[in-house]
Amino acid sequence: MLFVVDPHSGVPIFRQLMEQAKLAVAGGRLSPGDPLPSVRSLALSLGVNPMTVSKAYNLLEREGVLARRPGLPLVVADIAPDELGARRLGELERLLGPVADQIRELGVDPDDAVALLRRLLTGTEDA
Amino acid sequence: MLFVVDPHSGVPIFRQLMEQAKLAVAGGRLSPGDPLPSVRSLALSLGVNPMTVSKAYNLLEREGVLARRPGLPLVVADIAPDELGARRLGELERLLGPVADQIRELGVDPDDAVALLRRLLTGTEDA
DNA sequence: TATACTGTATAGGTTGACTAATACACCAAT
DNA sequence: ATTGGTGTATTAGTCAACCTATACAGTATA
Repeated sequence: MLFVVDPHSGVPIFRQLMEQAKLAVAGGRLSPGDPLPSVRSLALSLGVNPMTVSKAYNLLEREGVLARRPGLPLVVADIAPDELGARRLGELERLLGPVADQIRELGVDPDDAVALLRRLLTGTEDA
Repeated sequence: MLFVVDPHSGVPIFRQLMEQAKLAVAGGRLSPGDPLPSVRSLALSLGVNPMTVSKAYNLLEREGVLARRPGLPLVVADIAPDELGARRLGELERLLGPVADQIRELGVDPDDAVALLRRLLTGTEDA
């Protein structure tokens, strides 16, 4: 199953779906042209309302991640390879932006924060 | 005037107050032992409800920024800089852990991610 | 004790984000 | 044209965050 949601996580369901779709595309688990699960089937398997899935799909289409074909399933948008790299960087920035804000708010030394991230990414894998 | 709030900024008033108090402490404009404006006087000068100020003060006390003395004004907490730094690093690790997982999921080069975080932390700030 | 400060517990009102229910428009295939 | 599939506009309901009003508890000082 490509999508998993937790209704009690505090994160809106449609955002969880958008997040997972973006990561799947950026990470290569979904390629341009691949069809997505239909609104109804995905809603049924996740136990949520079809409109919630539709909202996520619609926003992803506006962001250029998905392509719409009226009356047919949505597919992953056709993206040039260089743009994929740029998109990956953009995704990374979207991840790190809010984190950087919080780090600044914490008043932590930037060098310490950067060193910690490097340790987490290259060092031992922790829970 | 140490505190200024904008009710229309979208940022909750009590968070604006917390932010400014933390920055004042970190920046040395408030030192350990210094008293804060009373809940009522600050609320009056800002045109907000006293409970809103009290909420900010209360949260700051829980975070260890302020110290409570029943019946008397709150003062800036007396905390060893080392302890404060350690506590912040702990919070930072909880913050960066899940982010590191997602970065790995993206398949981004760790060096790129680390470099981006450094740029975000040392570069320009946002509105 | 009276008074005038300090902060706060409790409850209610307002607002906005999120989700859901219904009915609809579109396309393909029979 | 009918059936079964796609996504969606509209409307209504739910829920949590935020701010506020009121009344209260503790402490210092005269």
